[in-house]
Amino acid sequence: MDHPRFLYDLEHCSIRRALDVLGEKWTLLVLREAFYGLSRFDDFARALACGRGVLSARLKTLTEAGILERREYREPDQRARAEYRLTDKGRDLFPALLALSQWSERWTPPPDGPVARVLDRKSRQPVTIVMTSDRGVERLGMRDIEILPGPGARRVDPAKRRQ
Amino acid sequence: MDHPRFLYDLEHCSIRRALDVLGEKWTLLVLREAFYGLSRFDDFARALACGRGVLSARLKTLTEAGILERREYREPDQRARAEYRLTDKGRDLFPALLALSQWSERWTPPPDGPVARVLDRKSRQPVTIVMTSDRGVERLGMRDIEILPGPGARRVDPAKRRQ
DNA sequence: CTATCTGAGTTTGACTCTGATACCCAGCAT
DNA sequence: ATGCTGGGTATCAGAGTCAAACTCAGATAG
Repeated sequence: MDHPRFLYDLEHCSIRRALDVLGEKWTLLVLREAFYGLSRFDDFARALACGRGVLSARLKTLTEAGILERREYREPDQRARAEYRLTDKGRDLFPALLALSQWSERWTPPPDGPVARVLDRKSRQPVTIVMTSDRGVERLGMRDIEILPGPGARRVDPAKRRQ
Repeated sequence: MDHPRFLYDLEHCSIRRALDVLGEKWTLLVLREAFYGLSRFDDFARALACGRGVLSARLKTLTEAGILERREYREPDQRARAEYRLTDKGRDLFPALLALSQWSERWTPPPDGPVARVLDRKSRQPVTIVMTSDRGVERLGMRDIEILPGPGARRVDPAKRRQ
């Protein structure tokens, strides 16, 4: 670790390329909401309070990057509307978000406990992110887990607040 | 996953709190360089080409957040200078960065292969990030691994380019 | 003794991005 | 016909970013 005498080429760095898409303000928070189950413009806008212009731009970037997919849906007796769903590429980002979240909770624990819990659907055990070289370990995907409100979760006033 | 009828309180969300510190442009790239072994202001400035003002601000934020630690060092016949070293809290961020990096490489593989490889020091096997509920799996820390240049790494011209 | 170099920043001014407000449009419901 | 709702754009002040210039202290050269 001491005094490396070579540098890596940052143009080809995978972290830099990931941040081209994910590095803007609000982007990861939009994804967090998507993982919590939101898909509609107004739901995102209410949950994030981030300005509809920014939200619109972020949804566009994420859609163009293939992380979200724009789809039409139609509720009974309603016209068609748009929703944004995670693609496989988007769902595959969950471990990165969970790693960030668990780091945050390890070092600055929220006073009322975690806002969300992540459980293995089968074993009902909590899910964690680990760094390992063991090729035999069970690897869970989004479909194997369940996200539930934790002790620190609070119902948010669902009253409309359009900006 | 469909149509959740409650929202979580975003003020207490651990991801939002993590992004307060890590969400600014260049911050995660500064950390990437720190994990590659850099510690000095000018080395960061050369590696990142991000403007010395921004670098200065980011190092300050990361230091205040307890992710980097500012220390004096002195080379023979030189005056004391400053360096920035990862703390335990900073080193513990590595899995999150690796998760992001591996996601990026899975979905947009760099043409020449990965820029860096991460190996288990003992087993010499590649290290990956997994999501699991298995409590018995071996968990590696920063001290158990080694970061090496991968096939896509390129030596960067170490010529001075101060902005 | 003066000049120059280097690491580690700070200051400055142009440019870009963000956030809040306002506005638009289509289709129900009244 | 009026308003409400979902899904957006347009606009503009202020905050953040970028590049270049400037500072400062200690070492070194002439």
